[in-house]
Amino acid sequence: MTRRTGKHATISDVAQRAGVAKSTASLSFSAPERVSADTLERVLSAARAIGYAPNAMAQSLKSGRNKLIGFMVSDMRNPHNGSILRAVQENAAQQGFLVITATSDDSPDREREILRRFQSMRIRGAILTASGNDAQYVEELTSLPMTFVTFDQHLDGLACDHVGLDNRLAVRMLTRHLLDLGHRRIAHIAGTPGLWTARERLEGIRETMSEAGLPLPDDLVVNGQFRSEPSYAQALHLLNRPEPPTAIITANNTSAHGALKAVRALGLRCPEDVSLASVDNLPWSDLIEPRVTCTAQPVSKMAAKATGWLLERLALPGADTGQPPREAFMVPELELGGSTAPPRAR
Amino acid sequence: MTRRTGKHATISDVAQRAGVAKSTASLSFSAPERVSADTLERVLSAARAIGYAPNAMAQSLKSGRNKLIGFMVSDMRNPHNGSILRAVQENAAQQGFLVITATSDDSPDREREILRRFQSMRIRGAILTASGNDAQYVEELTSLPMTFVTFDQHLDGLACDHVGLDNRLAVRMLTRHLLDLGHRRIAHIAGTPGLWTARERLEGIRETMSEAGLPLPDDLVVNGQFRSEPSYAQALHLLNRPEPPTAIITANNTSAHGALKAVRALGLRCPEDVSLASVDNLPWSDLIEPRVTCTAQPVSKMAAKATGWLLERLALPGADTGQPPREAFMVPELELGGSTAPPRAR
DNA sequence: AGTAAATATCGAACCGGTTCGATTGATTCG
DNA sequence: CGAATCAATCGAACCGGTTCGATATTTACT
Repeated sequence: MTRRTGKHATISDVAQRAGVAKSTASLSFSAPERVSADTLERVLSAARAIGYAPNAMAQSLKSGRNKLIGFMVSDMRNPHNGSILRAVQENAAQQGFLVITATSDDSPDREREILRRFQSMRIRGAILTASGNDAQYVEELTSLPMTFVTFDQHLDGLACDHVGLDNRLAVRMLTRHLLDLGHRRIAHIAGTPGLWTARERLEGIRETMSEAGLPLPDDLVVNGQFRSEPSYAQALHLLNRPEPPTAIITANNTSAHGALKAVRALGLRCPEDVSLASVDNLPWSDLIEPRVTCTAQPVSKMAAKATGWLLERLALPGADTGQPPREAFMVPELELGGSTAPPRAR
Repeated sequence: MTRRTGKHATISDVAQRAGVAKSTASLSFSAPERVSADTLERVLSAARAIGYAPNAMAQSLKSGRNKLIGFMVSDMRNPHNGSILRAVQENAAQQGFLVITATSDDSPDREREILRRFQSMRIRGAILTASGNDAQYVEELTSLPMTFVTFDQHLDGLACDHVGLDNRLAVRMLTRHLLDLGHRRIAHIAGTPGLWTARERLEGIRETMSEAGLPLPDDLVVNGQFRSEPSYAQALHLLNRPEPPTAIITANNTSAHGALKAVRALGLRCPEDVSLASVDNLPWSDLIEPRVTCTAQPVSKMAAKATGWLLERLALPGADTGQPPREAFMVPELELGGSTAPPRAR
């Protein structure tokens, strides 16, 4: 009867029960080959009998390293992030790591607080989707004794690995697709200014338009803040113009959500009245009519790479120094939906 | 210049810099009133100067308790769980706790492995959406020196707090709604057999039908496993019957997803040909035509209650014993959508 | 047989905090 | 003035592991 009284068995308990010194008991787990077969057997069965599980905090205290990684993200409700987290957890688990997650809700203060806690917990590495981007923010991160891998949001000036989408390529695919269909007046509901992905996606569109000899007028670029409500409002404005765009590219899935709602609210039809294309999949997009043309991210692969890189660095003796920062800009997949079609003849 | 060399400042560093014993430095943080104003000032400024953050693992080792809670869930991709996690994190953070998340993917083996790691990490409490339900499973959980709060899935025989939906009420609302519309032949795409929510939801429907003097024939109850693909397949079967149901109630949002896809795949219209109602919201349901009538869970409130109860128990001196288990069955909200209408006259 | 090398085990120190009893110096009071 | 009280600080032990040098026992070799 392995009855528990709330207390945990310690290695001393195991040692005592097996009649050996605690150092020997310790060796039995960490280097079984250094212990006689007989002793090993006694220790292991003693451990089993009292339900011994090593105290990871004690181990970490001694070794200075633990099996925890941090995962900080701005919004856990976006299923995109749920998918990432899932893949991160899976890859971490394979190497015996647990994942501490935290949501910043886009608040730099909260983010600071979270990082402070991470530091206290002696988390040596974290994957983060940053919500800031100024020099001071980067400076703060640099000063922390922690190895980061940035995900999605690249941080200029931070010497750490980065895994993200090839954002320019993603919007280029969307833009080219719309241009090929015959669109000339394309609007963009952009992401939060200052954030890297927002900038890259905007620039990618501008680039592609420019190569085609077309302008991307300033008044057709609006700020949807990567959120649904602002994007809804901005889409309303765009579509109510005397000369509305014939197509809209949204910066991410929540923006697309807002834009599509606006199209419907105005009684317009998509794609007949306006085409819609977006970076990122919409959750359960196969039920949404029309299905929105988008560039999908290889989320699992990206999360696996980010986790792999992070754990690789954590395994190195001299922390993360030595190896230069690596960058992976993954190739998105264009998923054509019914939301894009040639513009209506005027 | 607070330059970091990768190493962490310790309380001894602080003490040395402030010219006091490390016990005094410790007191300065834990009981500032027991230290002279002058000393306090010196210690605090020394701490600030070298960027001291207490080593939580050392603190935990000594005190036997840490500021971590576990959160184990079967699938992190369902945004429903993302919302829960977000709320749990927020409530935990308010009391200085971090959340370790893990995904079981419905595998009992993985779940066991996760709990083992939790135990090693000396996590004293966890919120869990269990994926098992047999006696052995419950026995295993009971034997762990950990306080649980079950979420969604109630576990019979496990003496712990539970927060979940009033499942019977939820399906009663849906069933009554359909009955009031005139439906008589109602099918149910049920959840994984053995799971509590699946059973409760099924029984709730049976109950309500029975009160109305109507049968719920066995062949109209199928197993959708709480997943989209099986639900899709089962819905196809149901609707291809010679005498198809005029309405379907699905056990959760992913099931509704599959069912709605099936309706479309068959070229049927919802609600004209068949009505659809579901427990749980569909993500971005406002874009899905027709909007599925459902019972929405007060997710934030539920997560807040679960976290509150857990932390409350963890704060008690004698672990969780003493207070009897509590149960909260929250009242869902019926959200009417376009997916339900009176049955077509035959 | 005698010594060297290999094997198995042990004891003690250490990781970075907290806590408690002891010590010191200042203050109060009979 | 000397004893008792109190405030401030200190040193040492402890939490549960790991690790390393020391010790005891066995095996190998000349």
